[in-house]
Amino acid sequence: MSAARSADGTVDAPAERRPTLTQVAALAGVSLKTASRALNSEPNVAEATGRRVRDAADHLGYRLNGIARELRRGATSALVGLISGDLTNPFYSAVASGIERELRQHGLQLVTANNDEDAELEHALIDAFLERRVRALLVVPSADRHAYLAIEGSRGVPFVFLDRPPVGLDADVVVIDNAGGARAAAEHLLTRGHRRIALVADLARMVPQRGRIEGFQQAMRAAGNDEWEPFLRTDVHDVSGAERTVRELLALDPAPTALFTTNNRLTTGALRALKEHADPPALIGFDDFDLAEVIGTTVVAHDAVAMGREAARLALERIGGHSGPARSIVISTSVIARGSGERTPRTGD
Amino acid sequence: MSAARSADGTVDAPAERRPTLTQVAALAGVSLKTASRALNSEPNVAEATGRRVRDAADHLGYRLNGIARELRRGATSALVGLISGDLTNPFYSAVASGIERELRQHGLQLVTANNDEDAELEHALIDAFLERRVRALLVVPSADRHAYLAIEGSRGVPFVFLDRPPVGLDADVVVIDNAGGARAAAEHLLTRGHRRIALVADLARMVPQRGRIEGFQQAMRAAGNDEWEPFLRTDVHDVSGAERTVRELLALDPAPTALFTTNNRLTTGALRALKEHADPPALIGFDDFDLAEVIGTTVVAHDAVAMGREAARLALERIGGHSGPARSIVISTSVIARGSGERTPRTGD
DNA sequence: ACCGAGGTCGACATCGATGTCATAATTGCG
DNA sequence: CGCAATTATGACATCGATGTCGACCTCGGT
Repeated sequence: MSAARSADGTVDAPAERRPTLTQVAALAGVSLKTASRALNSEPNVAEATGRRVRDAADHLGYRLNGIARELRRGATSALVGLISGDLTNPFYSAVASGIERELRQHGLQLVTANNDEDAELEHALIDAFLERRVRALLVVPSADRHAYLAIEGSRGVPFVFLDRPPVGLDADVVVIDNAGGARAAAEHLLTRGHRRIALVADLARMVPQRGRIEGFQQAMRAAGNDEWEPFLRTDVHDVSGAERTVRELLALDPAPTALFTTNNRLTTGALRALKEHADPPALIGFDDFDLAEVIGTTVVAHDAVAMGREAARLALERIGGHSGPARSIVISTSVIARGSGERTPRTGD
Repeated sequence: MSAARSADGTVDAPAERRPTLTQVAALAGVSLKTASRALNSEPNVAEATGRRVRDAADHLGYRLNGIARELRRGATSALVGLISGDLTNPFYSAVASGIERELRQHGLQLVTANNDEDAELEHALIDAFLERRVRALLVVPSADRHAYLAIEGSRGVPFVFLDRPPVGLDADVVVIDNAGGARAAAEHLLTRGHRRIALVADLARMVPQRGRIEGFQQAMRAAGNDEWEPFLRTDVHDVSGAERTVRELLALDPAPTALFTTNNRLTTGALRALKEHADPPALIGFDDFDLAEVIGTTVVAHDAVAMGREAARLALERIGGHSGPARSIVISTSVIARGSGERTPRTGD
């Protein structure tokens, strides 16, 4: 009897091992090497032999063992790793999609993992990917330090950082023009006569958020405006937090006449808070989103797919052997006016 | 000189090979096996020896070769593959997220790839994953036939199909109660007095779409309604197509008084078409979305994260040795009323 | 001083493929 | 017909780790 019986009484699968090339060769009556040649369509295999080998392989349901092949061929896979925060965030998934499309054209396969914005998990995932010998590693970092990766980069695994620069490590990076985008948003509101502008930002320890906050501040300073200061709210991290924060802001007296939210999650929260507001403040959100046009939300848009594409290109160049100093690509932003950002303050405000 | 010059004139990276365990062992002055023991914290290694080995490893920047390890340990990785249509679609990314969370608790890593709804690419990706010896393969299929996978399933790589059942293969599957959800949507509209209800559906060849169309038809037949028939539109596949289709429907005379769109993409298109409509028809969309509450869109909701979770569980059980007939899990749906689905036809309509 | 137990460590085979090189069979051509 | 070139094939080493097994050393007990 060959079927084992496990503890819970169910019968285990036959645990039939997958056929190996040796078995295929045996069945076809040829040597291991000849079978290998036939299945890889290498030259110098007689037609009849090739057919016998392929028949044997089909018969056994043989499938090449990619792990063994990779080991023999040089211990480097056709995989490129991406570690990011959370693929359910459309920003990350757009980036991933840009990366994947670019890689596919070069025969590389993207492998993704979420770090859930957790530094420790990020470290573990980077380790796991490096042990799997990915060809390159793209990271939207959450961790605070990456110096421990210095020796890796020098050993031929290219790193590219997206959205947030690495800390303590000199590597290729693709970022958004955060300060510029925020400045443009602030100016957009200032131009329309707003003075009391609220800023709702995510975790201030994250570099992109800092850039957006600083860009906003610069524009305000340049306009000689300091009325916004009581309306600064940072470290708001989720949709419901943003909703609550915006409600609180609007309950103040005097209330702000305009809002700037620094990412798509916060914008969603703000929209919830504004939903049934009779006289809503102006609103500009960083990050474009699918239904912004339908709702009429003015946003600071940027091309996340292009961001992924550029990051993939940097990685591909390094894979192709390019060495040289770390490069930095900045993705530009633009304000798309759709109504919410063009509301003016009530007369007298 | 060691730097090679490749064909296109760029200078190749130093191609410094990664250190192997043998080199670490040599540097530490111990045998290969002892180094292996030390780095895997196996018992029976003298403390001093262990430290010497670890120091040597750090010094060289050694990292274990996971490919070699996997080959030795049994040629099966800790990877589970997911092949789906397009991760930028929030439905797929929610599913992926549910899968990933469940797998992580069991030390498995999800690897995703998009098939771009292309059958040939799907086949190629399945092959690639199987060659990499994934532990299980989850598929949101686009292809028409999967009989060629029968021999695989019998060999110990569990398959789980999501959203769409496999064709010609008996495997575990997790699907949404498409017909039930569509029936509920139709009844929701019928109850509010609508007679001329338009159905805007995606590619009718896809099983979930067929289920939604049929569920809708059933409800209509049960109500003795045939006025909807001139307003049936299928094979609308993208946002702009949906927008155009809905505009055309509303230009008819008589026009439909309600719309049912069978997925999130089509709902987005419909919302664009309805954006500045003075007297919009009622609307229910299949699939919930982030801003539905803000916009006030009634939807047929289902738990996509749970769908991923259940699929992962089925796969984990098979990995754990469970054998037995293919199972099928149905994810239930519910209508969430938010306004757009409760609009009644104009009096006299 | 002897013996057995247990702790340390290393030599060697092994996982499943591919690369190198040698050899046998066949062909080409003067 | 004979010799070189080419084609077809196989034996064996190899990629980088882990598993098996046996050798040696150190103790403690008698």
